[in-house]
Amino acid sequence: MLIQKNIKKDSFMRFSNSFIYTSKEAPSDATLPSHIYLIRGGFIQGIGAGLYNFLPLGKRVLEKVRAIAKEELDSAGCQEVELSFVTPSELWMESGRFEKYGKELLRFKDRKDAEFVLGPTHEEMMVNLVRQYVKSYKQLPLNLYQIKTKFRDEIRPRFGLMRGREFLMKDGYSFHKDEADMVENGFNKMKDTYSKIFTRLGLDFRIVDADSGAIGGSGSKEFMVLADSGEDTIVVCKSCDYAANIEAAKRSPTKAPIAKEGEEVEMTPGLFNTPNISTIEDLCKFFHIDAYYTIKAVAKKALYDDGVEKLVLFFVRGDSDLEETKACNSVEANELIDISEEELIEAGLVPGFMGPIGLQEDIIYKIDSELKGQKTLIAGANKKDYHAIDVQIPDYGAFFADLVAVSEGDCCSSCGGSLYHTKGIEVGHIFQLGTKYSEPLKAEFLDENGKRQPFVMGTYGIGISRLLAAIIEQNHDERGPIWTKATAPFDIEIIVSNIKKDDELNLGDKLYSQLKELNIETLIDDRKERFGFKIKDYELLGIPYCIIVGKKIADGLVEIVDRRSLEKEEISIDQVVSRVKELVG
RNA sequence: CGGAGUGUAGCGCAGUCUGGUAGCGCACCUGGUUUGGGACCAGGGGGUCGAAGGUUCGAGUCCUUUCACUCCGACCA
Repeated sequence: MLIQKNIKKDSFMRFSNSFIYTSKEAPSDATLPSHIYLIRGGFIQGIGAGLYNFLPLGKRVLEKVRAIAKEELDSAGCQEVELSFVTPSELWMESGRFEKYGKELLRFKDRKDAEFVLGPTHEEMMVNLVRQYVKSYKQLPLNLYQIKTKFRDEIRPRFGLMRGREFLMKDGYSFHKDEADMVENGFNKMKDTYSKIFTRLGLDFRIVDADSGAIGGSGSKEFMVLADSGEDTIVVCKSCDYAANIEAAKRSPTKAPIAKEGEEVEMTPGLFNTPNISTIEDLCKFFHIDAYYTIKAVAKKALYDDGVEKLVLFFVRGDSDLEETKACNSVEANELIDISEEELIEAGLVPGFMGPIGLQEDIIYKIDSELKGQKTLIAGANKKDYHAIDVQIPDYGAFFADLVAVSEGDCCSSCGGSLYHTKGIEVGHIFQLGTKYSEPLKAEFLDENGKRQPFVMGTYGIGISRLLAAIIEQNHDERGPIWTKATAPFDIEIIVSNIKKDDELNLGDKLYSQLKELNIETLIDDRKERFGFKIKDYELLGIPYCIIVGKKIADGLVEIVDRRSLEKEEISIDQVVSRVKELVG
């Protein structure tokens, strides 16, 4: 009762007694505009590595994003649930991810010594929930989601809300009787729904082919907000609509450099003495040959469950780069790490002179698919100071895999057009999961023939809190963020230039009440500050529009500022409200 | 995980080398002036100097240990 008494109905929207604190100075570690402005504008407060408090302004934006996601998901037939954040580790052991997920999974014990994890994603919990209630194909399809805090103990949290350890994520899971239904009523439906969500949020985004990562599964697409500061590299085709995360990008194989007339590359098979020639660059100079005709060796240590480590070798064409995620997937490792020269020597390998031919039998290796059946290549001879000439790669065998990183200027595998790189922020990811979790967790139903079948699943995520950062990365200027209409903490702000002038304060208050009547979310800056101070703050809050009630009142005018263009429009007092209605829409 | 660095008032920092009563700017409080692009004057409050131990008459400063945080990298032999 006491608390209620103290809260005026409209108190929150009055700057003078709101919990909004802006700052002229940014935290010294912040480099990204989104990080700087979120802190300076008083949207969030950093509280530890990758941990943030959401203050009233930030919370309002977060709720807007959440509400839009919820509306679209609900209208697509999804149902919201909320699963326990602390999850018993048994479920994670059942799915096999207790080990696989690695150190990002925060584990701890309760007073009875029972082991738990903080949910980094909730496939296990959701499958567990559904398998207890859904027993028949008649109950399918089903699409459940939640919007809930997640915790991932990231190696290196950074960039504010972009890569936090604790963050708000929408995670959804769909259950189907078969693959076709999953693709149509799960995956594709979510693809459309996500597009609607990001469009409503006012974002410029691309849907790209993606790697499936630790979640596992087959087909997957990422929703990328295009921004220079994005952590992901996206490969985009200039000529067609092909777009992919570099971790999954494809290209058509590189072509041999055009030989000069009358010249053809010929090689005499055999070993060639190449003292101290251990890099591709040196090799090309030595033989006067293009890197296209060489094979590059990359050694890594692959980490598997239960601490198993294996040395692995990857071979790609000398003019190409290894894509680590692809390489990791090709050997089904949890992670690849660097390996020292000493370790290579210990394993009987010759750093600088490693090649695919004549390796010891116990070495695990993969060769890039583009090299399949290729001839006239130079590769390390697995012997110090020797290279093998005219190496021929067979066109059969299980040791081929797509390993190369697509570079700018490579050719599109769909249309042959030129590919280029751009940066993106991953804000959504949809997967065709199949039975990856339903099988180990024995989540089954009875089909039309009374036969037990595992659910065919899809899983879908949106980084809700990351979206705040993504919106700003795409929408800001040197003065602060520029929220999109759908995400701004308020529709409009009213600045009363000088509250000591009764006519200004009264008009501000009057407009404020009128806008409230119209359900337009309004913040009135009625603080005892000077005009310059308030307009700077307005720009730092990034609210789409601002009404300045100030000295033009004498001419019967106020001004409306457009945050994006920073243009001021003078308008007579009796027309303001209808004009605002138009603008805010 | 490897490398580098930083912990001093709510925030941003100086002081540490060369030990001797803890400082500056912003923010905050009081009073006054000012009021259309982050005002000014005067006065004021606020710190176990990340933690623990050691050296010393005396430690923010030197030594040891530890914790936390940040940045860069994790790429081809």
